[in-house]
Amino acid sequence: MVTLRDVANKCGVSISTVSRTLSNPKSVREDKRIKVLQTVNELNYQTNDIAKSLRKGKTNTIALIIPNIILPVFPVVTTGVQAFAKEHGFTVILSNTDDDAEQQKEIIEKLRKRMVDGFIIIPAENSGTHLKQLKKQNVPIVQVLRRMDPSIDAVIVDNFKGGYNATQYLIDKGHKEIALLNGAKMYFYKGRFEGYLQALKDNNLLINNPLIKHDANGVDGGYHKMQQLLREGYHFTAVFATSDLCAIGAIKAITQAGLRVPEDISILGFDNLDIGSMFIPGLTTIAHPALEMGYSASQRLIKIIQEGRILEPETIVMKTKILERETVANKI
Amino acid sequence: MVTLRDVANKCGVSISTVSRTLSNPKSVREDKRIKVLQTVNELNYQTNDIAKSLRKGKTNTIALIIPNIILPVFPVVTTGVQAFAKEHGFTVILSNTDDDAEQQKEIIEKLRKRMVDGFIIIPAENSGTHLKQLKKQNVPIVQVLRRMDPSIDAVIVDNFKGGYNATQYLIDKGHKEIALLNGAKMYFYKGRFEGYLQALKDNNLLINNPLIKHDANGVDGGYHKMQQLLREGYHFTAVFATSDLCAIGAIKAITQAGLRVPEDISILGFDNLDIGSMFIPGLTTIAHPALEMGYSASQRLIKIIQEGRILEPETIVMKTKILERETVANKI
DNA sequence: CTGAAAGCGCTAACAC
DNA sequence: GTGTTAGCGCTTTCAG
Repeated sequence: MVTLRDVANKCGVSISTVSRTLSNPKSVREDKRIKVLQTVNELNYQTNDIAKSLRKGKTNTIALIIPNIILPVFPVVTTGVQAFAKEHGFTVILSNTDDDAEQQKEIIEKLRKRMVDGFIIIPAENSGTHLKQLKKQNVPIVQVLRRMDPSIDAVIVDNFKGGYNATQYLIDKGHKEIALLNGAKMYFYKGRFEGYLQALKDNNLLINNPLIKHDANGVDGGYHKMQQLLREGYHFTAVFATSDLCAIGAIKAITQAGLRVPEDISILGFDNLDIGSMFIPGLTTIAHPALEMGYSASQRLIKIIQEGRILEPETIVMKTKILERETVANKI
Repeated sequence: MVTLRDVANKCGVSISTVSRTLSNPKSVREDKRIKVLQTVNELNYQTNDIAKSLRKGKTNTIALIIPNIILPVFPVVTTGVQAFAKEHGFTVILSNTDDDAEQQKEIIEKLRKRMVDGFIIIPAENSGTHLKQLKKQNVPIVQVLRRMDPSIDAVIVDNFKGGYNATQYLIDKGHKEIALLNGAKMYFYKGRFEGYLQALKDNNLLINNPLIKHDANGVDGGYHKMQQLLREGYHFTAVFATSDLCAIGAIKAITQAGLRVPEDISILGFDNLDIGSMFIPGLTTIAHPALEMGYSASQRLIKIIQEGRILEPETIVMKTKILERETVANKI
């Protein structure tokens, strides 16, 4: 490995002159500067960022902690995070927790030892207390997608409003009996569910419990809960699925039962995953600005790191919007 | 930040004693060991891995370089890589190149400065020469999914055989006119294409050029090329799409044209992405062991790193297999 | 402008 | 067993 010393020796100058040439060229006399730069090229000198990090006390690295990398929302958030980080010279280390608080804790500790400058995290369920500890130690940290601890910066979406608007949209299309397929009892599903309830109430529609199914997680969950709904035989003309994956499972169950989407049953998803547009019919959904959320979280974190002090925690709430495709029929 | 020195001072021992207690406890007398360990806890001392890396000359970090993180194959490979790395105490840094050789080069240089111990790479197209340079500098590196340089370790799949078996499978089901929807002119698509040609030849079937469409990339590519095929009106009963995404686009075009899969046209994909199983009908496909490939690449790289010397380059070729679902009809 | 020197936090000889 | 010491490669005072 070529070091500053090697360059210095070869040029007959001191290490500090080489260092200066690289970090602040104007502070070095021209003839030396040229010679140094030339030697740097000749020897193909590359900075050792580990040494630099040790010396400077910062690594220009941020950690992005996500539940897993297979579920399609997370790579989108990741892309957003990386985009901003890259523009500002930060490297991002990605790790996944399998949505397990214990693993999350281990990962965070490991990365702290590696001296990452800050964390962006999609917190595992029930990992609130551990996050609070980090915050106490003044570790820069931003939550994204899920806000487990309101006293820590966060970039989220108004799930309640999203659920409310989704339901209102179905109602506006003339649907009166709207089933709900909700994900596991998690932070954001809860908000979407409550939005659904409120919209029904505000429109003086009956809340029909048999039409509400929880724990419809992912494609499989949506599929099975939809089958159950169909088997039970209560009447409904539309389904609000609180995730796109769930919606896709529901469509599968409906199609297999010999019914048509949207002619017999309308489906509305949530998330706007890429795959929603790959289906026939294209999935109508509530678009979640996952890319922007990642970008924005990255922006916020890097700001905190660069200010070098604790800022007043801030929650950025992004807007959802309805993306109309072909799975919702107009009943009016 | 709490350092070894802080612990040492508080215990009244030397820094080295604390260091030893942590790395090789038996080499320290019991009373001191206990006291040190207790103080470590009390002060919540955490190793500074940056300092350790600088001193030891290795970071226990590997870089995984992929074209992008949104396309569903890559997260699967990533999961495999992380699994093995984690078991062996390595952290993985993930970066994407957008399949651009220039970006790839930049990223690699940046990560080398960070002193990663090695690279696993899904090389961008035409990035062969740069890889060779790395190899020359004795940087541990393993290619996965794509082998741009045969002189560097690689974990790949026999794409030729995969394409051959795919086509043979359709022939065995009684199909004689088999269209091909091939991805961009990339390394692995080429192999799949050649396998297709060879299988037709070996079965004395006509190679009908109008039925062969290249550049059918991703869902959109598959969709448009399929539309074109349908418009042109040549007869065929089956389509071999060289990627699942392409197959999904093709199904969309077929369905929109009022035809049925598989009754009117059979479809066979390649990759076995999760989303293939979400559709109705479920996509029959050539399963690509992406998870295992990632795992195996990680294993190989870490072996190279730990041996600390250059091993004879080795190419591990994994097997594909046919995953029968519902998009291929039996014509016999 | 430039060089010498201290030191980031750690490990690993080397003496005792 | 244990402490002292010399660095890993870099940046950054501090003198000159």
